[in-house]
Amino acid sequence: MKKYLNTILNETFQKLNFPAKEIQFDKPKEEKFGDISTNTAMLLAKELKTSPRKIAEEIISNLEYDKHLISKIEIAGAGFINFFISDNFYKNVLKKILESEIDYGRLDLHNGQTANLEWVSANPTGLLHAGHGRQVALGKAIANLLEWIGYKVDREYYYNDAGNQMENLAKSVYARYMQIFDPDFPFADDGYAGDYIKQIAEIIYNEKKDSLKNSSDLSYFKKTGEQYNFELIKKTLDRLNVHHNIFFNETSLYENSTITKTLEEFKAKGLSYEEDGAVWLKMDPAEGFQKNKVIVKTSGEPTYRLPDIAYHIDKINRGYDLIIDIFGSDHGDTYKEVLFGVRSLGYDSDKIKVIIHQMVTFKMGDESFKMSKRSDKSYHLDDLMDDIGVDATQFFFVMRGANTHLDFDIALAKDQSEKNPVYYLQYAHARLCGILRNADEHIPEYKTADIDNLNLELIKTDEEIRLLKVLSRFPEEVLGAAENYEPHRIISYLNEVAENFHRFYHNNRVVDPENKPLSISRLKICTAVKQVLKNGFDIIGISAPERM
RNA sequence: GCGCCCGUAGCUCAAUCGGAUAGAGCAACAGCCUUCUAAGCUGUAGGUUACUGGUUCGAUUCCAGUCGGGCGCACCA
Repeated sequence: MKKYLNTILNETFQKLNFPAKEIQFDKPKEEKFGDISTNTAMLLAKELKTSPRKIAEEIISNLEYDKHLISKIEIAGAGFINFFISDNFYKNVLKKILESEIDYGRLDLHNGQTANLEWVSANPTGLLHAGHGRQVALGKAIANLLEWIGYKVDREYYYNDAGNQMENLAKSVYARYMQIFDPDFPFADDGYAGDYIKQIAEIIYNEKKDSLKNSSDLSYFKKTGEQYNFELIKKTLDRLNVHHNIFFNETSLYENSTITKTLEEFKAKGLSYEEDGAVWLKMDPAEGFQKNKVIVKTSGEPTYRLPDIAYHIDKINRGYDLIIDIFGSDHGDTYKEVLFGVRSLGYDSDKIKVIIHQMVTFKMGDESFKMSKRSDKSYHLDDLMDDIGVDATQFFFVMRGANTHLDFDIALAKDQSEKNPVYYLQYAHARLCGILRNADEHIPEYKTADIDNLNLELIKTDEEIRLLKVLSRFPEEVLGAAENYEPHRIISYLNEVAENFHRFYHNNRVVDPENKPLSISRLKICTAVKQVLKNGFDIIGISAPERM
């Protein structure tokens, strides 16, 4: 529809010798302002030095349009041009939805292109805590959105099984193992205190008994801990139906000498230098960097920056059209250094998009608590799912924009689980299923009724038309959410769908054996609403219950 | 101190590239079940968009400053 308006407006512009402009369309907030509006007359006013309303009038009087599609055009306010779309247009959307089914809303905009989304990427030093949930849920929905606009998406998990964190894990497991023989064996202050470490130690004890006592090589402890933790992490992700198809181990960058090559490139291009026994990366103050950064320590080991830069170059070399990283705000500065490194070596960092989400504060009533992995009283993502349910977890994390702080009162979510906003949407779906079950009994012929021969004249009530109007917007809502990586827009939209459906349901009897043609028409609308809800649920990653 | 993000109804949050009377849910108040699911519907109340100035036809949105909060500021990741 917008495409059509764009075409006829541009034709009119040519006729009037107006400068060619990219025309913006908006959905007016109020119904009385029509279905689509444009501010183009106001933008032209400056260049043409005439009043916006005058320009708008001139445009309208010269505009040639299809009266079957557009029922009315008005000028309002400071010079908005408001288009009223005819009901017939919306009635035909019904056919479109019923024909497209699970594909309604899918766009082939990026067909043939590939995207890589990397997220979660927690090192296997312990379970995912509840705070990770935001990123897990967000990434899951964004990956779905990208697929809905045509990308072939790789879901990637980057981890590091070398490094200090993993050494610490090994030491922690070792200490717990040693405590089996000697309860006084010292446990480091900064070790991982959770009970799971003791369980890993017991597994090792059961297998190896005392044969590893007082050993100096902790690699077995590390390996066992890593496997144990990764199993648990994957199990947690599995509950949320998150499945990465690539697990990228940082160590592989060392093994195939990618890191060495990257370092050589920096040196060869004079972008790094040696000082105090370390290798430093020259950072550009013009880009806001305050000081140079170490990429290789005095010990000869790289800092995280070098492998991270090499890793991103690797992703670029894999040929993706779009590369997305999701980080918490605690990594808000470091990614800029990494992108700077990538760019300075001449790689196109523009195709790398970084999504930063703010932290989550969890409260249990009035008591707030920290998500430290080192504390033995961590609140894990699994605990959260146990407490409020998998769907509510996914929904709650995705229903807000990523760039705002999130206060999460678990006690509230627990106590009022029946009033959780997720139920409003799911209830609409369950209710629709109930209606269709009822129809199966009384008017089974609705299922086989031919879509092309539907009597659209029977669609008359305000509730029906408004519902169809909302349904017609689904594809553009998907596009907007996907292009901005903002799944919460889908939830706002689905709320609108559910709201309009509930109102429709309240005022329009659907299954009426006395009036089968009308019933069939309304049952088709219900089928379409159910389909849109289902498709939306699939994107945000929650289930579509048939009964509640 | 410096950098990034944020400040919207009692609470948690929306508001599309700068658009029209700033919207939802929860909490509060008043109604609606003999009828396809009342986890629903209808209505009422609730706001100087932290504050001050600027840019313009028009600002929650952009700019500057002030106040307040979160996160960073390692030869940890």
